[in-house]
Amino acid sequence: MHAPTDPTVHTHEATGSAIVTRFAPSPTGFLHIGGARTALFNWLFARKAGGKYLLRIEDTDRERSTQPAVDAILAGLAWLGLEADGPPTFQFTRAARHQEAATSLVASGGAYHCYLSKEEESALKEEARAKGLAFRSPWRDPDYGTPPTGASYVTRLRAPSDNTIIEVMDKVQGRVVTAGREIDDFILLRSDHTPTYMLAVVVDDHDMGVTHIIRGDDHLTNAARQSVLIKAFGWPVPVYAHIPLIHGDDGKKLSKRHGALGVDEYRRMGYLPEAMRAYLLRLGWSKGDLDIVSTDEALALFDLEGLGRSPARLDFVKMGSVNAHFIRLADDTRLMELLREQASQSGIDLSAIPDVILKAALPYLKPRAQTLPDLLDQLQFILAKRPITLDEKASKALSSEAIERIRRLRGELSLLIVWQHDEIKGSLDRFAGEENIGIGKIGPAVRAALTGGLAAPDLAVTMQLLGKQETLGRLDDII
RNA sequence: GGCCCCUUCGUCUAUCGGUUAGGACGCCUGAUUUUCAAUCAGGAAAGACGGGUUCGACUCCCGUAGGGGCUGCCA
Repeated sequence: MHAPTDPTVHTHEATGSAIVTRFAPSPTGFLHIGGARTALFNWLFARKAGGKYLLRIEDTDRERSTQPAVDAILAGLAWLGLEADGPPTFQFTRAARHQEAATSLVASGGAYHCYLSKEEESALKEEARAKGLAFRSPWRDPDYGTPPTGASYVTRLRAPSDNTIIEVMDKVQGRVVTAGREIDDFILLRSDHTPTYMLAVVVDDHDMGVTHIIRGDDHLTNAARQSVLIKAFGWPVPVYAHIPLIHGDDGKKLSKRHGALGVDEYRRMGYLPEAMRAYLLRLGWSKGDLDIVSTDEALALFDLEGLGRSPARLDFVKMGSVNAHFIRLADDTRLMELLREQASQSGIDLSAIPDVILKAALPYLKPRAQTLPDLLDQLQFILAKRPITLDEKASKALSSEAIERIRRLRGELSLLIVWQHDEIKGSLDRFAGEENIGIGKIGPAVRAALTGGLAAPDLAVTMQLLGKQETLGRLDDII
């Protein structure tokens, strides 16, 4: 796993090597919307460049990592269609490699064993903080003393001297400089010799050949620490792009109340994965005036330059309109299947609607829906059982005069042989002509009789979808 | 406390020193109309604040305010 390293090469950008990105969530909870966006950016960037997008599960915290969380993350990514190139790496399985790396760093002087007790350590930390300095352990000095026999120790990075300038070139944030005095002697190996996050990311990113790291800007200051470690190993520093975190609609940190939900929740709410991708893409990335960008387009257009520097707020209203856009584009057969799934999940019985009717209805229903549940709502007029329950407005529309007209219209309709939209429409128009009225005079009443006030498409379409028998039956019920 | 990042219509954003500051969602008005919508035509709506630099700043610099992050034997 030890890749040969050219010491003259400092960043992957300079090498022009094939691009490798990664998404590295820790399995301590579901895959939330921010993580999904980070994964999307990494996926797009790698795929556009013909490189690789890898997945790594950062499970070095054994206390907080759970299998259900791993499953949720994997399921969420699969739903979003963000397949990794290769199986996920589980960080914990690489602990031996991390220990080996730390040991080599101790040998080369980049790290050291620290025998401070917890009490001594917190006292020194307090002291350093009061002075405005980063924590350094006295054990960094090789001549500090002889280690107490049998005492436990942690392995720490030997941070650079105070006046060293650590420079991180970030594709989003620009050049970020940190003084050496800001870098603490952070822990590489805990007293039980398990690796910490700081060590594990650096070693794994190197071993996995990661060239570009796109991640949340909560890691921006970590990038300085990590680059010190990377240089201590003599490895090339990856290209960084630290993207601002997503905020809630009040500009505050994203919380459950704001929609910091698992992506499975969005699925349950009836959003389409391609809509999620398009919405998430535009949260922090732009290209001129482009608004809704399909995944195919994004695969051709995505770049690091388009990443924004300020945090974006989650807006369910906009998300709804993006979803509406993709519902209109969605294939009817696929939509039908999704709808049946959605229905069974929310306890709605769609079995009364055969596939042919459902599929025929979709083109008329799609333009007025934002989510799958919206579509389900619009199917209610078909599901309604005779006799139809009339809401207040509907019963008002059914004056005695209107009912007389419906009686005559029913006669006309019953003569129709072909029960298709055009024929029904023709019959309706003919009837209006005969009665010497506009369709507006009879339409609301017919609609009321047919739907009881539920939303439904154009009358002729509604009748076609209901079928001749059901249509005439519903009319009979009010005559 | 220290250090770092951010700040254009309500929201997502364009602008990379010279624009009537553009687009999208939402909102308002009108048209259409057989329900709910959809659609079409208009409209209102922004450079956090204060200093500089410059012939000229949304754009560059400094400060203030607000928001966020790191400062863990969490990631």
